[in-house]
Amino acid sequence: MSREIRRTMPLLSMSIVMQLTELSARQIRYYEEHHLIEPHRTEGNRRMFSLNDVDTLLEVKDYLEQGMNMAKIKKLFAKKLDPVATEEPDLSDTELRRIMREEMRQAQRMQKSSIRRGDLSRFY
Amino acid sequence: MSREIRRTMPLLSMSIVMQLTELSARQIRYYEEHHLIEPHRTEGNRRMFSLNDVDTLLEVKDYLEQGMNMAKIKKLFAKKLDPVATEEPDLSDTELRRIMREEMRQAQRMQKSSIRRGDLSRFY
DNA sequence: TAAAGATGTAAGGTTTCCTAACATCGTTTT
DNA sequence: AAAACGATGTTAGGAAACCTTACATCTTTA
Repeated sequence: MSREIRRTMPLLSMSIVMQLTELSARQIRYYEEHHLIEPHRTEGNRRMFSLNDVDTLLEVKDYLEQGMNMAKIKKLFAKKLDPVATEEPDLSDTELRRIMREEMRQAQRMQKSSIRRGDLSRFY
Repeated sequence: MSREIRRTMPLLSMSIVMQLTELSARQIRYYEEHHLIEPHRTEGNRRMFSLNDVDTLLEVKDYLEQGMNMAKIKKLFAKKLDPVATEEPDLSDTELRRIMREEMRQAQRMQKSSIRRGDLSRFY
């Protein structure tokens, strides 16, 4: 079983993801609506989340707590997945540098709170 | 978050544990009845399994497929947890050697089938 | 052949999750 | 300032997943 499969395996139900991320069901569904995650569905249409999804949700949460909005977060994520194709002509250089700064600050805060990316990564 | 906590964290619902182990709900509950696992319960009384639990279930499955019965499996597990306190006077030496042999064979088969202890251990 | 062991199945009830809609409340935009 | 927007809360009605209990079945053991 490859690491990739392990990370993307839909193992987790809504309730535990809520606990792990300290997000409400409403929030999680809203982020899905914006395609930040795309959880698997059971035959009965229930969401099943992967460890990757939890990771992403924790990132989204962090960004939102920094005052970033969905639109920017989406762009940030697009950039991650394909940094070339996303040469945003509508993002000024100063804007970009601001985002980078925020990412840095975010990376620092990673040391502190209860459940964080660093910990979860040890699951897979 | 320690490795121990990660392994014992109740993350998994009945349905995924069924998939991961290829056991029926009936079987899983039966093994719990015999105290081979003791899954956590949610407020609403639903079972939540840890990765340790899945590990144990896969072991139980293996032993049963080898023709061992619950009673012997229980003893085997007791021995694991406390090898001293379980000096079984009612287990003959030949019996013991047979069990050991089975454990060895079981350990070999670990290389083969679809989802196995070796793989799962990489989750935590 | 009866008892015991392991599992299947069915019934009835509860919990968890689903979508859809509307409410709220702070922040932009006009 | 009023309207629009963005993010989240809340509620309602319904469906899926899970629970326990009890009985059925089939195999192995006594």
